[in-house]
Amino acid sequence: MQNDIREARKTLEDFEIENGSSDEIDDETLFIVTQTFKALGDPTRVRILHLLFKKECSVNEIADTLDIRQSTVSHQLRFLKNLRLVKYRRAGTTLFYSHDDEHVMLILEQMINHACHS
Amino acid sequence: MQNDIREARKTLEDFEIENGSSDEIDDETLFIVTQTFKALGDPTRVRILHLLFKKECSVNEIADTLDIRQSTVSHQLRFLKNLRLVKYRRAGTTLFYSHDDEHVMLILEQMINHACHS
DNA sequence: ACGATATATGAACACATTATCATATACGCA
DNA sequence: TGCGTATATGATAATGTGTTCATATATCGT
Repeated sequence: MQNDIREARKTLEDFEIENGSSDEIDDETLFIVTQTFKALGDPTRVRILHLLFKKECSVNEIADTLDIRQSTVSHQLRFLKNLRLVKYRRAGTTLFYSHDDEHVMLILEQMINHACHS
Repeated sequence: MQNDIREARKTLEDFEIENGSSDEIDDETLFIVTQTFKALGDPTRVRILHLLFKKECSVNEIADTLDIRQSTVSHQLRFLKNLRLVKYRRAGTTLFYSHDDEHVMLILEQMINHACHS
């Protein structure tokens, strides 16, 4: 436990060194950061991403599994796609979605872990 | 680069193993996760947290440094305090705020790094 | 107790977000 | 070409969010 905290702090300092002690965040970076976190700030999108973390899914599969309307799923997938957090491949009339940003998925799973172990 | 991705995937799999392949996220965890990400999904709050990452600050110091009204800063600090993302110590009439969740700060700095290196 | 300064709070407004319904589009197949 | 299924889109209504102004509270020094 104590070790975890010290480990985290060490990594934070590493970032500072890497960045050359970044002062204020530039506007473009700030925009991307907040947009991405906004994407993760909604239960529906988190559930979809968490599902896609485990396996590629069609739109209807997502809707059925999570008990969300197809239209809602589609809207949220477009949102996630614009941020390049998901991608899809076509198979006939069916679209199979999967995640497209390993780093963000790692962050999501980290947060889920952090939240349920506390 | 390629190595980074493989490293991330490995860590994701580790989470799966740790969790015993968690299927759906339970409601309470989902709530905490989305609330926390929501906190990080606003430019003002991100700027405040990023500042507090570097040093403890009084409310006015934050307001002056980031050019935000005192009232706005105070409101956002309350928001962050409710989520236990920040804490404060009193020194007379001045309140010095600092961050209070190493793990979330790590995630924030990770995302900033990810965003500006892309 | 009073004035000065630091911070917090509440109400109000503008704006963003989300889910839903109805409908459109796209593809495969007979 | 026309039908059935899968997905996308647009408009709308309900709700949530962020900032601001005005004002309240709190602490210190005199």
